[in-house]
Amino acid sequence: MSVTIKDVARRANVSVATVSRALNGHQNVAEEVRKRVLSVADQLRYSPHHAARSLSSRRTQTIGVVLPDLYGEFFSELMRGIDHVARERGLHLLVSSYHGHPQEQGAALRAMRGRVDGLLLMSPFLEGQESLADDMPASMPVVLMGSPVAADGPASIGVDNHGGAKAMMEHLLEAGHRSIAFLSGPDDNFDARERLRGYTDALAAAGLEPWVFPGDFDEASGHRAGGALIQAPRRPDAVFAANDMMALGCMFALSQGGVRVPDDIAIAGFDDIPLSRYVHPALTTMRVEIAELGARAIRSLLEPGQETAEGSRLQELLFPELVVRQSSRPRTDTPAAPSTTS
Amino acid sequence: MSVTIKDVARRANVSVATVSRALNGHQNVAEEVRKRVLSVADQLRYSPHHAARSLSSRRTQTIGVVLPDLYGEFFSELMRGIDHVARERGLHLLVSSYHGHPQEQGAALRAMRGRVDGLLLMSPFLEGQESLADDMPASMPVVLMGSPVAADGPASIGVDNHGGAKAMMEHLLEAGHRSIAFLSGPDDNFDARERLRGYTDALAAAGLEPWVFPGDFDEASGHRAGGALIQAPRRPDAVFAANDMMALGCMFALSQGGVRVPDDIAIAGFDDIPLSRYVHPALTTMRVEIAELGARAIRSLLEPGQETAEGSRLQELLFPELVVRQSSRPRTDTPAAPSTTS
DNA sequence: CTGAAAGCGCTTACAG
DNA sequence: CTGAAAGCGCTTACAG
Repeated sequence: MSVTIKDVARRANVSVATVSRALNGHQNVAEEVRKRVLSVADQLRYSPHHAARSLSSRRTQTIGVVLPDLYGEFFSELMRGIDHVARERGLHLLVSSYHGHPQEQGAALRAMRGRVDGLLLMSPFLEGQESLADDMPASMPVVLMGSPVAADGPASIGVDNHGGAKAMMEHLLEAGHRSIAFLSGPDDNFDARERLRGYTDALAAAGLEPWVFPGDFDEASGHRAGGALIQAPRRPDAVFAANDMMALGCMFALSQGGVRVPDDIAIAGFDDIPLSRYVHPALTTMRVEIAELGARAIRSLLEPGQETAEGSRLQELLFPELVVRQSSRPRTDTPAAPSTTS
Repeated sequence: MSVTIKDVARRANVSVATVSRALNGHQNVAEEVRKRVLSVADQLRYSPHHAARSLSSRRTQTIGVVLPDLYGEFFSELMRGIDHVARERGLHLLVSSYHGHPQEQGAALRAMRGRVDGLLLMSPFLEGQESLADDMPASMPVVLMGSPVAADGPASIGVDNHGGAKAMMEHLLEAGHRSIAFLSGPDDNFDARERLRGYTDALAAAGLEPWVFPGDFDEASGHRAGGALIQAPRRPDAVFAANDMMALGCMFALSQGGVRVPDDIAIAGFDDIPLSRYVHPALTTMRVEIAELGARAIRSLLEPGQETAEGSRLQELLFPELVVRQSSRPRTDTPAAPSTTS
């Protein structure tokens, strides 16, 4: 079998307690003994057994990350931010996705008991948030990311989706657009609802009528909405999609249908995923620092005093930034001649 | 504190052994007792302590995934494939990236001891593969992904990069291109070397001269190469980049410099990341089923008999598929009139 | 500074 | 079918 602390102790002629202390950098070990233990451990290629260590020390050196999904640019960016900080602190990451099924979230959370020291959870569903507390391992520090929060709930860090959507609407209105359609996200999704609210609030302030197409955040639904727009008897001046993926899908459908962006219809998204910079025309969007969201979440989880105890329920908010690209050039542009490129 | 197996035992009026058996679905528990235990466990919201369970059972229900990085479309896709299978089997994923630093790979591997039942490792470096065995936790099943393999090394699953690059070259040659430049990947990277080898082999077979630009797989290096091409006294007919990100960067630089793709220069990449379908013009590439690579790797790790023992060292190979898009339209196309779209 | 021993929360032969 | 007990590999008061 594998080499254990006993093997090291025997070989170094000390007790396992001393080996443990030496390896963990405790001060009360004679310098000479420490060196001997370390060298023996090295020779034997000893590596402490994690489960044993965490069972007795009650610490796992691991942070659990529970997400709706692992797939796509958004989660990839989020993980990058979390991973960066985890690595700095020498922590491991146990990731678990519940694949968009809110029902499986509880199981994922419960499975974290005894595996992690703290939990990062993204739970963007509007329904079923009450039961969340029940599934949370007892007395486990937790920070919510981009999730609806109760006043007495856990610490939380999110994006100002409402303010961001309003800022985008102001940009579109300033560019002279009056008829602005919105591609909404999933009904049950918190971010989606907040963005929709920003849209309707801005329109109401301008005395204009909302015009909403249903969507579910993925490219295909944006593509469908684009197809519907092409068929529609009248067309909007601009389309604001609740996220970039839908904006891209919509833009794709429009260009396939011979509708020019931004000359015929301006398009804007939300998130600023890497793709948005590359498409043609480049997409105007609200930049969300997704990696930063993850980094801030894990840092605040690790902060001292950040226990599940009541009291200092901090709720941070990240403010997205307007990024104007070609897809929303003002209408006053010289109309383009028919393009000869495909 | 948290509720333990003892609490359940006491409340259900049985021994902890019986609770353990009931919870683990062993057959030798009276039906009535089983029901009682399960119901008590449920009432108490009991969830087994993972470290304790794995210390005594010697199983962790967790697979370790050690990657060069967590960031970007490639790893996101890979994780998706792995996660899908893991979830099917009720396994957790402990992910660890060594951030492109081969030196840190050893530490990442050693830290897996006692945390995982098996290991998925991507180690695309040509140097330092010998020491890999030393860092591997003793008698731990492991499957290598996209890594150079020794004949007596662990099981491995990879992509036929050499064959894929040759296939792409044949496509470009058939399209009538004679002067074909190559944007290479990092010198120390196994995939990059294999693709380069496919390029040079195909050229040699056609009696043509190689023309290689250095790169490191990221978009910026492709952009630099594109800039160099624009300045060059003569230009190639086509550019074959060792991966899509570089191809995209190159294409971007060319279009900024007024060089038309594919009319002036054809471009091709490798990987078929999602972005490649969206850019303008869409990128010709070799499709690698990245998620499938991950899925196959974890499945083969989980296969019975897949121990570290010698013998059945299976080495699977995935064959990439040629995807021809606009960026490599044959030269015989009607030359496009100057475009009026930006 | 060091060691013997208890204990972390489970699982699993071993008896019955 | 069930229980008492050993044991998994560590850490950490408690003595000395």
